[in-house]
Amino acid sequence: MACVPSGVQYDVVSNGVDSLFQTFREETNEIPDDPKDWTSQDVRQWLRWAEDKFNLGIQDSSVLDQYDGKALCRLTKHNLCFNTSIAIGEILWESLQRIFRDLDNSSVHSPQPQLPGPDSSPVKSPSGRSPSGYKRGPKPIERYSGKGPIRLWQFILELLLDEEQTDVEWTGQDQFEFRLRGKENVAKLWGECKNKPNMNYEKLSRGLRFYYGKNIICKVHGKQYVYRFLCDIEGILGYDPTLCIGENEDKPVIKEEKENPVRSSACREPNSEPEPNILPSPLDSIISQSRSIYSTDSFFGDNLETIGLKDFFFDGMVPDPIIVPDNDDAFDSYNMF
DNA sequence: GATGGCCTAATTAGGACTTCCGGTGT
DNA sequence: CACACCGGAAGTCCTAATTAGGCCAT
Repeated sequence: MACVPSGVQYDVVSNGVDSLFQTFREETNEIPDDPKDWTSQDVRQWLRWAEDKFNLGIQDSSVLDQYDGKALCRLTKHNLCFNTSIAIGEILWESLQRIFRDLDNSSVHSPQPQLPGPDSSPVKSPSGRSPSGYKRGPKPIERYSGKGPIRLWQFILELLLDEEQTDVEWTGQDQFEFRLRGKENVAKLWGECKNKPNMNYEKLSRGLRFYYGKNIICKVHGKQYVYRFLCDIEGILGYDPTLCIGENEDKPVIKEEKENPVRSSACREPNSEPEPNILPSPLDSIISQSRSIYSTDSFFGDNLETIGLKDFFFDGMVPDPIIVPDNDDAFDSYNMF
């Protein structure tokens, strides 16, 4: 299935923020130049400025309100998106980058916005050092990259999105309902994937049953080999893959882009050329889901740890209002995830 | 020599299955 | 009766976290 989510130009956000930012210093001249020196009040003022300029819809009770400058500087772009939304995070990130550029009076060495991933690092000052000066900081976000164990539900989702295979298919009858047409073949593939040559459908289905209690997948009663994803697949992928059934050449409707063009841009690598005709790996989008889980009344609710998503983002992403340098305790309270 | 920082290896804990099996429903 | 499906229990594999020990600089 040739589902082709179209990208939104990253530089639209970047340029927009950049031009509007010219008013920031004029309107908030009492805020220290260096964000790491900001108090939580300064951070709130910055947020209000951004709210006014971009009509972001940041809630008054935004978790970012609790951050001081040091905490803010420790955030990655993904953290910002995570604590707000993709669109808001993108804009706030750009705003922060602009502040650093101004601080250094040079755009050459300014850090480039980055998507979360193994190479992600906290916001850095133009000097390349962490602006907070901390040796420690949030661990880079772990993003599925083909290394490490893949989960069964991820494996099935990959198969569903692989137009070459026919062993698993969307039924099209209910949302994210799928049928294991070639159950033994799927099991064989799964066994190959996990180096378990004795894998069969009976064992694979046992693995699927473990997902019942975790609200990841459920069985469709009365239909043989038919299961249904309970998780927000549309949220994970950024589009509804089932809309592509029988419409191989049609582009899927991208929910986020339809609602907010800027928001979807974060699903792509910033500064990269548009990548038409490339279907994003569903695993690449798991980070996006982790964001929505916290920022919305997601289906998963607070049951995040049960579905394995914790593997794809780091503990420190969760708001960390009280920052104590070189103190692990600030993160420990979130390790429960 | 004492101390602290850094690195590495060993150990431990926990998650995600895998395997087996007895039971139920169709 | 056959098969799909369910879920308990024990085991395996893997990863991450923790701990211990060695080395080096101050």
